Amino acid sequence: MVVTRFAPSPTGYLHIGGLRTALFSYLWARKNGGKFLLRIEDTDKARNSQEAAEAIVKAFEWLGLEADGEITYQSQRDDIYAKYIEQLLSEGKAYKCYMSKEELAELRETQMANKERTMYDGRYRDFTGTPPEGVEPVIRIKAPQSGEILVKDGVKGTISFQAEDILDDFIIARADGSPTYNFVVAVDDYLMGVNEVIRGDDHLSNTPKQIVIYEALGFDVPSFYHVPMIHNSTGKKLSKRDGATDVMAYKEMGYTPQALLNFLVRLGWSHGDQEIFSFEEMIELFNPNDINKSASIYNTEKLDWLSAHYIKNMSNDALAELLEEYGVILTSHDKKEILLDALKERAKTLKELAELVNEIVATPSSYDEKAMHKAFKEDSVEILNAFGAKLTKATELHLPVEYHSLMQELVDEMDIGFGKIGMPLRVALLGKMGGPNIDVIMAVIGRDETLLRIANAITANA
RNA sequence: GGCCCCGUCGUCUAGCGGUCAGGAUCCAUGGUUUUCAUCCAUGUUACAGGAGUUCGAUUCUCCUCGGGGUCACCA
Repeated sequence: MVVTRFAPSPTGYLHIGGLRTALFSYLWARKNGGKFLLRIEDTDKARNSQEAAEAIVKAFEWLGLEADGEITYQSQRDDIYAKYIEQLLSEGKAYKCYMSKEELAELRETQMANKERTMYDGRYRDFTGTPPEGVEPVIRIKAPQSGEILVKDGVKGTISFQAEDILDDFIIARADGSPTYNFVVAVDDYLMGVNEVIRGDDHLSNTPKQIVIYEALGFDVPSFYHVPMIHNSTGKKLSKRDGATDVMAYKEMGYTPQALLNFLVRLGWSHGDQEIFSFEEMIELFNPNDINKSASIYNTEKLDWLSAHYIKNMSNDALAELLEEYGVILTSHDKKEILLDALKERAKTLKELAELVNEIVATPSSYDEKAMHKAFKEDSVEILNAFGAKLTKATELHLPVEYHSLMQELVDEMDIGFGKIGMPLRVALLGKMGGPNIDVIMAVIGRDETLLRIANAITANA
């Protein structure tokens, strides 16, 4: 069984990068009928917050990514870690180091002065004497001092590290007894049954250390997939300005989970030339072996296109329901179908769609000067009045076609071009140029409102 | 700086020794449209550089350059 996990540290909200690795992990587990686990890495009491952990769970809910089983909180597992530390100690695979922080800093400085690699010198590795007074020891693991450590990675291939290049006897438990990151990751992944680790490639250089721990503990080493980073437009790490915003901000901006997920799944992963993936297709087709090796740049052009695509292809009922989040209540509007059919092709986001709806539903309070100037010619008022008269007399006025034929009648009778009535009428109705077909607008707002807007525009023009 | 990873259109990517280097997005132009948008069509733009290996390299190897990651009693 494939067991994957997402293991954020709750120091902030969930951002796009984290979400993507979570999505990959989720997809891979689901595809294999396995499990997708969530673990909150909250061992750093100073920097973590409960709110952040809750925010992450909330974001998952919005996106429809559901984790299996209970959420694991590392902060509640101290005794478990202590047990394994103890085990390594008694097996002689780890030892207490009484070097003080000051001594460590000093060592580091001399190494730097000599242009040597900064590393612990192993002075307590085989220490048997009397420990110095007043120093709470840290626990260090006996790491291999030579040899090759192989990381078999499903996206990068096999990577070889030389122990002497990268390893020293690193700390697995601090002076206060709390375990460090690399240690708890290995222990938890093993205990949770995680056998396929999908994570950012910023963890690649941690992996040899974790392998050392797995092996010391006698645990099976999981498979690794290190997915490349997402960079901003300058090729640097994502910052709040570019992509590292809270995932929930995308909801506010009017993106649907579907669009966001489709966007992210194609960032670093591909399945031939396919661009559009339903959630089901993602699950069916995703394979971490197809993840790209190189970093990608965060750019929302595709997101916008995807978002527009999904909005265009969504049912009006579904749209009306989603629109409520953005303050537009259309669910029982009798012209909902006509309105949304006309509008959903011109919105990139739900938020935009909501604005578009409001623009039509609300009586214009002002008129774009340029549009007014361009649309209103000397005969416009006369034409508008004539149209108003037709409107008043008409018996059946419900559908756009009915309004349209009224306009057609008018231009035929007055022997004028369509633009003669279309332009000023459009400005009267919306206060500006652009927007959906005039007949659609009139059908949606109805005869009385149309008459009102025509009268308003004539007054404003005078 | 040490170690590690990466390098195909502006961007997301396909490619897995022989392709006019494909798709998408963006942009531009044209068409459809009473406007705008949609939609359709067309077009511009890429294998970082240099050595090898090979009959033949975008593809394999090495070097250079460039970018990134990581080197904590953070995660």
